[in-house]
Amino acid sequence: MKDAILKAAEARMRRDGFHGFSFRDLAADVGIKSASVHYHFPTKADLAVGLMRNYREEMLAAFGDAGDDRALADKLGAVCDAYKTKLSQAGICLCGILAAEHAGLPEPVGAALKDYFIACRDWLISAFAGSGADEPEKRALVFSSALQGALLMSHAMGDPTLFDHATGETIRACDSGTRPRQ
Amino acid sequence: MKDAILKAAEARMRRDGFHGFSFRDLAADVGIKSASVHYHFPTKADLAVGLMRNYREEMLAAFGDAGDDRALADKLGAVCDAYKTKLSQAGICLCGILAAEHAGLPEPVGAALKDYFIACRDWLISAFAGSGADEPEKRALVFSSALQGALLMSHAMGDPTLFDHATGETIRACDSGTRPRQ
DNA sequence: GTCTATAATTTGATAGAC
DNA sequence: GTCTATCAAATTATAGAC
Repeated sequence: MKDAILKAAEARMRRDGFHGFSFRDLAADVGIKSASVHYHFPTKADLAVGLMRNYREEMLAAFGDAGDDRALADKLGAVCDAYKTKLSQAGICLCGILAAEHAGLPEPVGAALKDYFIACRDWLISAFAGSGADEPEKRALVFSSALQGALLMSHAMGDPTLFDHATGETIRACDSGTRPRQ
Repeated sequence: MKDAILKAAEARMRRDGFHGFSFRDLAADVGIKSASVHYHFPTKADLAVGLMRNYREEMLAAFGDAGDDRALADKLGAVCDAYKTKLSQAGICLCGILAAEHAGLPEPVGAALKDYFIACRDWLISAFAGSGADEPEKRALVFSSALQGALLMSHAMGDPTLFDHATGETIRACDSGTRPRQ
C-alpha cells in the first residue's frame, strides 16, 4: 500500500505540483481514507522526500553506469530516454516541478531537491570526464538545464517532438564539443 | 492600487507558484484586505491572466524589435538579459513556473500560457529567419527551452552563474550554427 | 493498518455597509 | 474602492475505536 501511495503521489505531484493536490485526492486514488495516508507519511513533506528518494534511485538506475565503456552520446541518450519515458506518462520531471516551486516548499524538500540535482550532476560529470571532455562540471550543469527546459516546454506546448529536437541538439553539441573535428 | 496588486502578485507567483499564495497574502503585501483584492480581480484565474498579459508585454518590449539590424547574438543576448533581470529579482520566469504547474491550473491560465510562449516563439522565429538561419521554427523552440531550463536550474541550485554558462553556450551554438565557419 | 470523527486553520469568494 | 463579516469548502493533521 505504501508503494501504491508513492506511485499515485508521483503522478499527482508531477502533474499538479506540491500544492496542487491533497491527501484526500491521494487517498481516493488508492482506495483508502486520508487518515490512512497520514499513517504511512505523517506530513506532506515526508511524502515528498520519500518520493524524491525513490525517484532518484529509479532515474540513476535508468541512466546506467556513468563509468562504463559506452560512447558519451549513448550515455547522454540513456539519460534523455529516462526523462522521455516520464514525459510520455504525463507531467514533467518530479524534481523539475519541485524546483520551480522550491522557494515556497518545506525545508526538507529543498534539501532533497539539491541532493537529486547534485546526484545527477555527479553522474554527468563522471560521464563527461570519462570521455575526456574539458570543463565536465560546467557541461554537466548546462546539460541538466537543457534537459529540464526541454521537459518544461514540451509539456507546456503539448508537443512531444519538442523534447526530441531540443535534446538531440544538445547531445550533438556536447559530442562535437568533446571530440572536435572528428 | 491595481498595479500594486499586480506587482505583488508577480513576485508571489514567481516565487511560490499559482497555489503557493493566497489573496490574503497579497492583500497584506499591499496593505488592504482580501475582499478588496477580489474587487480588482474577481478570481485567481483573472489575476493570473492579467498578470501574464502584463508580463508578456514587458518581456517583448525588453527584447526589442526582432526585425531590426542588430546581430543575431545581440538579439538573443537581449532576451537572456531580460530573463536574467527577472532571475536576479528572485524567482524564475512567471510563465515558466506556471508551465510546470499548468495541468492543474484553470483553463484560461493554460490558454494565456500558450499565448505567451507562442509570442516568444514568433519573436525568435523572426530573429532567426532575419539572420538567414535554417529551420527558424525549430531553433526558436530549442532556444526557449534552453532558456527556461537555465532559469529553473539556476534557481534550484542557487547559482546565478549557471544561467550565464548555459545561455552563453546556447547563444554560441546558435551563432556558429547560423553563420558556419565564419 | 484502516477506519470515523473532528480539530484547527486556510482558502477562494460573496454580501452589504460606508 | 475599501471595509467588516461571513460562507462554504478544503486543507493538514490528530485521537481513538476496531
